[in-house]
Amino acid sequence: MPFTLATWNINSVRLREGLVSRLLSSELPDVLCLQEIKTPLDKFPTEGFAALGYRYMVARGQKGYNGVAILSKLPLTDAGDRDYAALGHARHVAARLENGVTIHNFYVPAGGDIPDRAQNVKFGQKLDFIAEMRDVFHADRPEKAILVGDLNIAPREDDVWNHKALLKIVSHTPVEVEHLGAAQDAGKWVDITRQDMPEGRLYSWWSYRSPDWNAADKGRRLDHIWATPDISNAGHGSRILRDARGWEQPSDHVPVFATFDL
DNA sequence: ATGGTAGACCTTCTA
Repeated sequence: MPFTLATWNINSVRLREGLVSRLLSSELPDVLCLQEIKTPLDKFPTEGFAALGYRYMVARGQKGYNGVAILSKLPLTDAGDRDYAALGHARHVAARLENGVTIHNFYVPAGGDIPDRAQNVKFGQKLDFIAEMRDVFHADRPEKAILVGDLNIAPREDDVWNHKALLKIVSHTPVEVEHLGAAQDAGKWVDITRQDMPEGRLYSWWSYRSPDWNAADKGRRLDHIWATPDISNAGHGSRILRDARGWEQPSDHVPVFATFDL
């Protein structure tokens, strides 16, 4: 049974409940993974999404910051979470579908502005978070798994608007790309978006600070969909909903989609 | 090299 999955950093699910409903109504993904819900779960707007058929949710929330949720039309069970880098933040949650597939939803720390852990503790925390992902994948050897989320790293030259200009900008520095690559290798994760669209520039985020985001098009691909090799061949139909960046009062990220025939 | 915008929340932190 094929299912379509989407991932979206929503930057406050309470402020943008209407945008999430618009996406669910128009695109009909079976599963939607959200990051930066920025709310405790007792204030999460579950009723509106349930009315659209998304009756299942596995989530972790906190007040004001971070928070991840997996909304689904298909039955889900909670598969736990991990406090990566011991930050005490709600940045990871996992859920299991009835077909045995495990979905990991990640919100990797942005890492601050200065790409040096001696001057910027947030950058060190970001590297530590990703190093722990590597260690966990090495120990656990994930199978039948999908990993999605805002990984806050654009790994390839064609994942950013200007590779050379961004080499010292957090999200595209060589040390971050190296860390993310080690985590990906440790779990043998296949980048499904690039499996489907191997050529050309792809972006999922455009800064709020850049005026005229569409014409300037200074984007980065920070949001990812990965799968383990045992199911990677089932992945297809990837796309990035660039239009969502132009919706009224948008998130700075747009939804990324993939379908799995499983 | 700098500053630019957005969201949550209690005045500043985070992105």
